[in-house]
Amino acid sequence: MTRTKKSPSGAISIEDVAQRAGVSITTVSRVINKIGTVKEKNRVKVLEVVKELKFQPSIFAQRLATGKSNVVALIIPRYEGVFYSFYALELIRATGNLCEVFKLDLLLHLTDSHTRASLNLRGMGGLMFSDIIGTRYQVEEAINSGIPTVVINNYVKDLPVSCIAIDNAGGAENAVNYLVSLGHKKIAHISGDVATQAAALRLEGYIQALKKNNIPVKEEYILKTDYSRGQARSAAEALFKLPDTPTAVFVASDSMALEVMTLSREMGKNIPSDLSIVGFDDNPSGLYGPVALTTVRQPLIKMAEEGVKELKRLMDLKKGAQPKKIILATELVIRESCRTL
Amino acid sequence: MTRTKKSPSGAISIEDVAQRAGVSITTVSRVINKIGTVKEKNRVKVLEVVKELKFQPSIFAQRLATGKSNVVALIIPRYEGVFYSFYALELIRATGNLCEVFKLDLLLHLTDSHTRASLNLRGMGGLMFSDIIGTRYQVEEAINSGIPTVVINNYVKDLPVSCIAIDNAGGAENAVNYLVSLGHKKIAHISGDVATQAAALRLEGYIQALKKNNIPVKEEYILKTDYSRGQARSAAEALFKLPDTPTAVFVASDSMALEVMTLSREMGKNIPSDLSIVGFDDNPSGLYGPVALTTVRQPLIKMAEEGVKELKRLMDLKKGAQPKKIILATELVIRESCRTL
DNA sequence: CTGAAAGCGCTAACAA
DNA sequence: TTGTTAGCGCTTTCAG
Repeated sequence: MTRTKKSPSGAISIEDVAQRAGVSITTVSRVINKIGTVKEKNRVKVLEVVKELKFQPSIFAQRLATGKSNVVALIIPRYEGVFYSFYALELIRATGNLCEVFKLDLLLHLTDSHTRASLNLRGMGGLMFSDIIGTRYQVEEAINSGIPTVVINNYVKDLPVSCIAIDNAGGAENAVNYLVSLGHKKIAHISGDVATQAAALRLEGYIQALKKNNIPVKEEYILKTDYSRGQARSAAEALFKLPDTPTAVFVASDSMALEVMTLSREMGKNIPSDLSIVGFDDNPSGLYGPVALTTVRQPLIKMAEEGVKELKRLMDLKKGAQPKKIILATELVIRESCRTL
Repeated sequence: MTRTKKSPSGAISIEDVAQRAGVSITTVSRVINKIGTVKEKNRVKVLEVVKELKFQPSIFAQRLATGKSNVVALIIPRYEGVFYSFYALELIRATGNLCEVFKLDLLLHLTDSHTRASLNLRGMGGLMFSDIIGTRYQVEEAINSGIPTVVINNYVKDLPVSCIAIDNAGGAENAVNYLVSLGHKKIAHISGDVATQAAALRLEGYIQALKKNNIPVKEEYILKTDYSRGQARSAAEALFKLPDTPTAVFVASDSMALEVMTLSREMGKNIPSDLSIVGFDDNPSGLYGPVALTTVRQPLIKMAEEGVKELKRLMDLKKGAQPKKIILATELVIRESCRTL
């Protein structure tokens, strides 16, 4: 038990293993990196010692030596509305799970999207931006740095970067079409923060669907919010005050839709007989409550997972590959909050 | 522009800076580490070059050299109930924010609390366990490894580790006392997953308060759940079926309390005239809805922040310090969901 | 199939 | 105040 060397980390090193196994550190390195050119007997011996000593190679030394890192940074803009709930947690959880599977280290980076600050990219093996509200500059920097980068929840047309987005416009269209198919013509829309691509596209989808169905688009039926429940409530109040009250409303998020339901109930209105509601998200909260919410399911988990997979692909590649641009389909989940007119 | 060396990382190194600034790498190192013993003129020059070359020191090399790491792992058990919502996100956000301030890298580790697997601690500068349901073994390992460790949301009496918890029992007592002060005697409790310390202590606090107020504790008034809305609903249904229906209920989480309110409403009962409800969390969702929820505010953000601060303290210390054990007070937030009997 | 040795980029004595 | 130099623990040629 004579540990002569006083390493700063104090931990077991590859040298300890080599010594104990009676081989060179090179051989140990080969074994832990699964390089086949090691005699079976040695391999077994090394593995034994590794287990015995509970040796875990220093990731820092590995990365210094290889110049590669398997740290994946998930960059989430610290915005009030969108990233304040179901969405963010779902994303983080899914990303975390898959990173675990791929043996990637997940670094969480909450960024103030207002400042045009540079990210410290050094040491990152891959970057995943969850949306790029106000972080476009950082995405550009990332691309230039050559670090594998993926953007999720935003379809980035004009930048050579992989992105995984959701068919927000399509989902919105489906929602509105469904309402139309039920006989509704007076359909309002409570939109999210149109600074986000998702909200903007949902609004666009709503308008498209109306047009395709030859229903005039009325300005007063479109209420813009910041995705918060508070503003959803105000929007719904405004809707109810309209001379020509809508019979249905498509709301850009479930949590806002829930708020609209609550307000309606407070005002003595019945859902769905007095007002049909479709949300967006498929937030489980929509399942509870007196009336289960009809909604557009967006594959958040799938999106995050595809993002990690694409990042992994990029990271494993030698040279930069063609970026992939993926749009994930949504699915209308019909429950109880809409009625046939 | 002759970059002879082909470094694996390809990035600007301290040597490039040194060369360009006409000083040794040591001097550059001193400058970036803010060691005062550098002539002002050189300091300025180096800083200039650093900016010009956009030099960012390799964290891996730094860590290899110093043996120190400023990576903080936040370990969250992947349990169904508790960590599926407001709580987890609030925690992650608060931790993320403070880590950003302290220049710590936040590594997110979702752990399957069922497996008794060892964490890969190598390379971690500090560990923060959010609760230790099923991860006790890993906490012990962490302590033995000598890596600064903090546990939050669990008061760990029997382990030499710093912990920041919340006064769950006290908060519960306050809630029940408040109900008693309003004249209630038939007070039920819908508890969370008593495998978690928080839920167990809230239940304990409930019982204590009853006893202190000379109110008999009735088994049928205590319903245990897994924190899910589904089970909250079942529990409330069971409560309503009781021959001697309670006039008030203290619910272990706001989201469950909200579900109880919803169910009550569905059954045509009015809150608070037919049933008084107190929740626990101060989840903003409780503010919306027809009746604002009276609740016990627990300082989640503060808890996370104190955790990071304590971790930082531990990490900055040379030798292991006395662990700190902190319990944070709760606060009863009286809103509209309780009535005087 | 194996090992010696040269780095990877940085920090920290130790000298100057 | 500065620079020289010896590592930190690992990977990776390049010879054996």
